Amino acid sequence: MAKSQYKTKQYTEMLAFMASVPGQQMTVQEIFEGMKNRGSRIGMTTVYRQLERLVEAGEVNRYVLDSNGGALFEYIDRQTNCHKPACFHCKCESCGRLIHLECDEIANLQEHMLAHHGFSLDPVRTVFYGVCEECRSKIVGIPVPGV
Amino acid sequence: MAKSQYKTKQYTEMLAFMASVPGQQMTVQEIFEGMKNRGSRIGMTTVYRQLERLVEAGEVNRYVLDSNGGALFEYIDRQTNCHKPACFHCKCESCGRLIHLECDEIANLQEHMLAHHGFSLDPVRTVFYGVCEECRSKIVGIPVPGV
DNA sequence: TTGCGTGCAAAGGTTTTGCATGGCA
DNA sequence: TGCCATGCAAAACCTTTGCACGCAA
Repeated sequence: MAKSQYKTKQYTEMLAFMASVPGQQMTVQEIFEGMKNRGSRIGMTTVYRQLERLVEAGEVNRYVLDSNGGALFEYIDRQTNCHKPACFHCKCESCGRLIHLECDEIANLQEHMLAHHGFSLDPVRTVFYGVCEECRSKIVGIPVPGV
Repeated sequence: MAKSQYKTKQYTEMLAFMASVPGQQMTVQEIFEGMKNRGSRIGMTTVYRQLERLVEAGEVNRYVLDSNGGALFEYIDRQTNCHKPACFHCKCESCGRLIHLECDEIANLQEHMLAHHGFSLDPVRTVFYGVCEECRSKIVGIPVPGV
């Protein structure tokens, strides 16, 4: 699993940058600029290539929410609160926010899927689509004719 | 919400084409070529624009699985077996297949999310990531050294 | 006739690839 | 020294937009 990889300055700085904002989803562009602002010189291509490795190594999650706008990447802190199986990622289709929820309920679903359908669900990579509480209250408040 | 829309030849043929392969996920490219093979003359741009309308009208589902490769579109047969809330869409991260599962278990999750987190889950749009039974047996069966 | 739909071409954006150079071990 | 990593530029993609023409109502 651990393929030989050099610990280059770019790799170190990038991992440090990602780890400094755990639980925050960023586009490649944002990572690129964020590192620049911290004084790290890195090329866009390298950001892509390092992200690929970090995702494969399980240190970073990749979310694809829209085909345009690009993917989102998020550092996973294995030791603290994220990456736990009890972590939901919910995307509100109304306001577009990506929300973290923590709840053990998903374990039930996970067990059920495995036992009854043989499907090993990975909650960390799954994004649940729907409408968040805030938006729902807005929508409910106004009786929409159609939809 | 029902905006005036002309019933053009392209609209009619496209809806007919999509409806002829219910439950099948296709890229824009595949729809474009599929229609061409059936003798429908349609432009790529029109495919995009009609898809946009069909998705908004709830006749077609849109899935974004990877940022490259493009989105997938699928006709929803409201009267028969699909689009039911009990329909799971599972993406196997090993073989890449998109699998349909039907199960009422998701209703439990839906209720829980709404009651405890105020999040109105839309199972039809949600894609569950994980590993399918077939791939799991391969992985478990053979102790892979690397990878 | 009115106004939306169509389709070509061009632009916009993200992601990948080729290749010479640079850096880690 | 050997080999991988880097980064620039260019290519490859998917998707959207502008605009003149065509077609439905």
